[in-house]
Amino acid sequence: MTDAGPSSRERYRAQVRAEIKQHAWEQIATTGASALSLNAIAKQMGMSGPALYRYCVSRDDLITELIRDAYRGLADIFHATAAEAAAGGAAVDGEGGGAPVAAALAYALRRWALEDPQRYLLIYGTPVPGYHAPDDITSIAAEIMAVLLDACAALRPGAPVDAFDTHLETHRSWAGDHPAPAPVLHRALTFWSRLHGLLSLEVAGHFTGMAFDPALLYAAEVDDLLSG
Amino acid sequence: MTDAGPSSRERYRAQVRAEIKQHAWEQIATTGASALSLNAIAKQMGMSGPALYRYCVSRDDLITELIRDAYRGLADIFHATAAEAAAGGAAVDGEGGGAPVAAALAYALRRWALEDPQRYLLIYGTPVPGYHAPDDITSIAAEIMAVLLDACAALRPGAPVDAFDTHLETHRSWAGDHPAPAPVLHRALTFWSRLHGLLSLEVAGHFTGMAFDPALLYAAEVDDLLSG
DNA sequence: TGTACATCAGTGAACGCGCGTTCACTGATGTAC
DNA sequence: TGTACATCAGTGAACGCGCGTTCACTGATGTAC
Repeated sequence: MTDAGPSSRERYRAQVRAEIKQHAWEQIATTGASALSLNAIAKQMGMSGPALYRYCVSRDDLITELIRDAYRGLADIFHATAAEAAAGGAAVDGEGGGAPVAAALAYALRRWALEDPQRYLLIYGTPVPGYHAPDDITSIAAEIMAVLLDACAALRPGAPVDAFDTHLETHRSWAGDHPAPAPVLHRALTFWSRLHGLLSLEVAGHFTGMAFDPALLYAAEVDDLLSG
Repeated sequence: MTDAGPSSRERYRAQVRAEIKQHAWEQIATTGASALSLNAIAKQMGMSGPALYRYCVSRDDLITELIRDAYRGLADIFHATAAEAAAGGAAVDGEGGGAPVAAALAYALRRWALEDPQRYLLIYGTPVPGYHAPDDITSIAAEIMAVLLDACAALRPGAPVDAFDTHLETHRSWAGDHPAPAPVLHRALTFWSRLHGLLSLEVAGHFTGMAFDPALLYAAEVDDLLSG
């Protein structure tokens, strides 16, 4: 007798697990990750607190899973965006066909960050002191970096080689076995940190009260990154 | 009879208040701001919890005061650094005489951020959802921005005027009555966000495990900001 | 198809914890005559 | 200088809260003969 897929109990479990995560995300979106409470989630679902322990190992474990999902989601978006942009890219909103993959990634990143600011902050915001991400999460982060490295390698060369490029020649283990030369690695780091600087300030509300449009500042920074 | 300064009771109060803040900072440095607890501070000081209410209005009030002190401290450092660098600047470590004020500010910022990462994150990290800083704190932030604007105005002009510069012409209220032209405002924003991007990634530990030296990446970014 | 059994989702009570905060009170310190 | 009084720092008990987590138990659901 062949296995006819998951049993109904298994399907039910998966569904409840998904519902727990959904409520967890809603809670994170409103009160931030540090205030995430299993009891509160249970209450929202109309269950008693202990019931969640059928589905969660612990609160910390749930948070780790949310972090993993966030990384996974961003990595998937990066892969998809890179594929689309490489295949033509006319569909990328606001960017004409032929725009570099790097630009498409930059705007995809911003869309993803603003879609759920607390999700962005869960990954890139203030870390819980003492928390250390498990290896599989680190490797998803590396996956994201790899996509970015590919995109940066496809850009035409920018500034001349500097001291940090030279330093990177001998300190590039974090890039795994990616074949990009040091200036490309440098550019990917710059790309990442500049965009993160803007997004984290925006998402943390440091631009509110300032009258300008953050989207335009972001666009200016992206342009600079592509040509610099 | 002229008032011979604060009474001994007043001096005592000021001293205890300072001690409370000191323990608060220590606690923030180790467990982060969200875990700051009045009871824990009291215990560290060998007092009972309620005793602190002689000196603090509430926990939230204490946190606000710490945020204010952090901003104040950074603003003071910015003022001092700008004055020193303008007066000669040979004393600024690692920078030869005549280096632009902006560079001195950049390195002062990094020193300040790394000196107490959690203090940096208290200001620039993930905000407590719903928290809104009182006006006097906003105005210290504006003070910091003003020093940065002065420094950017003193740099030789960089890239040609772009779309965001034009946008800033009509969206510059946040710069108060600072006389700098729009491209200078743009540059100050870029300065701020790029350095913040690097510092927040470094401080949040996103560079640990990557083999390169964050100080060199920071220096490269500062160089680019000065010449770009 | 029907019955017996095993599995397992969910409950309510309980434990121990730490939190912010209030209150009535004690005892030391500074002040005024 | 000495005494009477007012000020005020600090205490311990208490309140109410919510948290994560465990445990023994009930009752529904799926499974095997």
